[in-house]
Amino acid sequence: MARSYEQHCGLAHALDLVGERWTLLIVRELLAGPRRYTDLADGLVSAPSNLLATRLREMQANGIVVRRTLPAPASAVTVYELSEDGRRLAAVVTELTRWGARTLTPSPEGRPFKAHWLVPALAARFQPTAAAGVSETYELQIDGQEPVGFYVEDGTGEARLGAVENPAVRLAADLDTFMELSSGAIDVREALVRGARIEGEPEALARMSTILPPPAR
Amino acid sequence: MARSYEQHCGLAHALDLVGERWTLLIVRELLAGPRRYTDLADGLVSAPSNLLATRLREMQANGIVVRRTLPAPASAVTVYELSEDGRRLAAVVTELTRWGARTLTPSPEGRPFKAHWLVPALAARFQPTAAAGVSETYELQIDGQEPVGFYVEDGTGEARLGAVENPAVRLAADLDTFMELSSGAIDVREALVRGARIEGEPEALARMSTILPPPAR
DNA sequence: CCGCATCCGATGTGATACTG
DNA sequence: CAGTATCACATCGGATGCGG
Repeated sequence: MARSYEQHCGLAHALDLVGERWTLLIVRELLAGPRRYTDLADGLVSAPSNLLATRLREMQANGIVVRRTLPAPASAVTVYELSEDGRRLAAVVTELTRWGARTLTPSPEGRPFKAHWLVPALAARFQPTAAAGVSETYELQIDGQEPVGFYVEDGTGEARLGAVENPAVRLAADLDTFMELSSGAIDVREALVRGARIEGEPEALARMSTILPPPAR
Repeated sequence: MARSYEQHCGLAHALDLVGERWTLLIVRELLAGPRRYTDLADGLVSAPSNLLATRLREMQANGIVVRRTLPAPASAVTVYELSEDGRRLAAVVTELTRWGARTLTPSPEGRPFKAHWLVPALAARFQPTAAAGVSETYELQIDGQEPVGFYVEDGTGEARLGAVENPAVRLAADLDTFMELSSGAIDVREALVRGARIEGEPEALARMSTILPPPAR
């Protein structure tokens, strides 16, 4: 199968399993929930089809991914999802995302962005201490893509794809505006001028800024 | 320079910087302190020399590693060390190590082990809650290599290379014995039979087992 | 020795095309 | 939709060389 570092070291062994190109990005995709092959290809944007197939095979062999055929009424679709061991990679993805986000330039022109990438991105921003005693939900919609909810419940927080019923804050904006608003580079007034739509009380928006701050520089 | 995923995503950007082969293992080496080129080559065991040189150049260009020439009295040696941004990767390495250690088989025949790999390995084992109110130090020496100290101070913990002055526990053993002792597969009596040397009070050893437990299965 | 650079065969990657 | 097949090319790994 794949090559190995052949070292008795937890890090080396982890990289033997998920260190090859595209593997952790596939994990990122699956952290948003089960996905079918073409959805994965779409979310990975530029991954060659043969590599995706190869990686999915390896990840199944390594017990990270499970392939399942949904017994749908109409047509049977096959989806991939993380195994329990694969889900444990969430902490790894969070730390890498946190580290990378610090030096991620605001928006280098034309780089694609997908809404479900917010799932690990928001997890990386989450500040548990700021969330103590707070229980509410925020909804973010970027570039008109599928909305993402962030559910705060007294010190814990979780991001999930999909619209939220009665969010404390509902924010819709393009990527640049969202990034600059959350970093404090622009204020709410300026964001609205740029076409953002913001619902909810100012206090809730302030809490959200504290609970999901941008990466510290 | 190197290739990029070209995605507006913290994880993808992090992998653009540290996702290539050997890069995170070089970070592991440097987490134990500044090291010279040949020490790195030795600690990486099987990394090709040209790849090491290439990676070190890339990591300098990316601001992860700093190359410094020590103005030594006798001969000027050049060492590599982590920049501040590079040191922030400690959390990433810890999470990957923790994840990988869970499925790292006890000792697949003949795989090399280096004492300084314990620095991230112990950080991955560390349980802050168990360390609350405890302030003491443990010294581990595996396979007769350089000893490693783990310094606990009321809820915080840190591993550093080198012998410890007055440790609460001093443990010397071969790798297998250490792994099986810490996992509970064998007891102290059996470890001693296998040639381990253990100093310190039983209570301190018990605390160490709680503060630095093996990865949960 | 230390700190790399060069060479070369094996392997992995990426773009495109194609099939059940 | 869910992958295979093909192929040019980049990277990797192992060995070796080489000046300071």
